[in-house]
Amino acid sequence: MSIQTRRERERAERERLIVTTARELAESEGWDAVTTRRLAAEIEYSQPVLYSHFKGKDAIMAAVVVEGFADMAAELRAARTAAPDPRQALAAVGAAYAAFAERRPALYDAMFTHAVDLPFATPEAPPALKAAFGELLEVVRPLAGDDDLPALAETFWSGLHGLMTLMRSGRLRREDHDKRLAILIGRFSG
Amino acid sequence: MSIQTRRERERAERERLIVTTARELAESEGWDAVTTRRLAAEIEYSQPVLYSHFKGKDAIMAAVVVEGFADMAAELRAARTAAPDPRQALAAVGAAYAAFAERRPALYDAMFTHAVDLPFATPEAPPALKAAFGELLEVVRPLAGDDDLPALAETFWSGLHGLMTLMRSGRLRREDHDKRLAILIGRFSG
DNA sequence: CAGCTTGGCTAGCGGTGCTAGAATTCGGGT
DNA sequence: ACCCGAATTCTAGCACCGCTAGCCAAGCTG
Repeated sequence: MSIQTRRERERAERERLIVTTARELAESEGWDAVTTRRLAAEIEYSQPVLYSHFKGKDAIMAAVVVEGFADMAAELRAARTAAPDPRQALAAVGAAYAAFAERRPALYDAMFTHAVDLPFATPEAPPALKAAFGELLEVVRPLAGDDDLPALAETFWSGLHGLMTLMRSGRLRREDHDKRLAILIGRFSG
Repeated sequence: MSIQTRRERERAERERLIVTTARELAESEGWDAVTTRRLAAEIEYSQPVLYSHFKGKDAIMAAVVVEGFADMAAELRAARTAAPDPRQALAAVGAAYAAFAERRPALYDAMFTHAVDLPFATPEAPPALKAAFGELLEVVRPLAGDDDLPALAETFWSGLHGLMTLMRSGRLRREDHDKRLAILIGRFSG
């Protein structure tokens, strides 16, 4: 019994090691550097060990993504609750979202651009995902007017996401970022 | 002289064959299917021939992307010029943009998601890119108010791009698409 | 028609995600 | 204390990727 639980604990620790190592490697050298060979070397096990924990590389990325959503949800929540009124809350959340994407680009890409096999806009979505989206819902709620609340939150989110991905991939001039963010927030503050 | 020109013409034709084959293959089976081996087989030449025309696979994708921007620019222009007033023009261009992304997802991804080595928001950008962005500029011009025109066009574009990528990657519920598009256009019509 | 130049091809390099089967470790029974 | 069986890890390899060196043949030039 005790041996069994110890083994399970060690397995769980190793699984966490895989996920955090994958995230750190991606954040420091980009997802291209996260190969199964490289990841195996970093955790000091052989490749097949990864497959005893995860179905494949995509499943490892999915685990990293869930971690990322938990972090993002916390940061958005902090920004929202610290703001004195709904309009400033919207601006604060928008800025926090942009800062997150800028500070952790590899993580952001895994969360929002790479194909990752996770349920998103469904009841089966992981709690961390729902928490992050919940923050967006709450921040637009006081400003919704006649608009459908989920659709409005999704649209605001899309605006932020578009700004960040297009800028980060070189499609938008960096120097106008603040101007664009202000325009977006202004259009959703009315 | 004549032999020289015939050879150049044949070379140019083969280059076009490579680009259109790459595009068709991507549109029918996705970019994952566009490998240099597969593409070489489709055009009925050996792999190294591709490298006598393009520096690498990325350069082939870049050529496809330029084609895509020309198509998109034409469609956006048609939508804009057919509309009777600025507000309806904005809605028409937004709908045309969304339709393009839905109808040609692989092409859209190459244009806006994949990393391609092309100058975008600079004077050196290919004319087709400038034409497409120019349509967005013109359609928001009458509605700009005090906002900076390029920044406003970029922000509207970001909204459309975010809507399409997040929906197509399964992050947004498909059934609310029209609602979200209406909200976005509404927020930029005022 | 011979020689040379141009151009496409075969074959191969180092890398990828993933897996079958050998080898090793380790707990449990005698 | 020892050895056996089961669980787990590792070695080695598959099929594929983008890309390239070097051979070989076709075709123009004198």
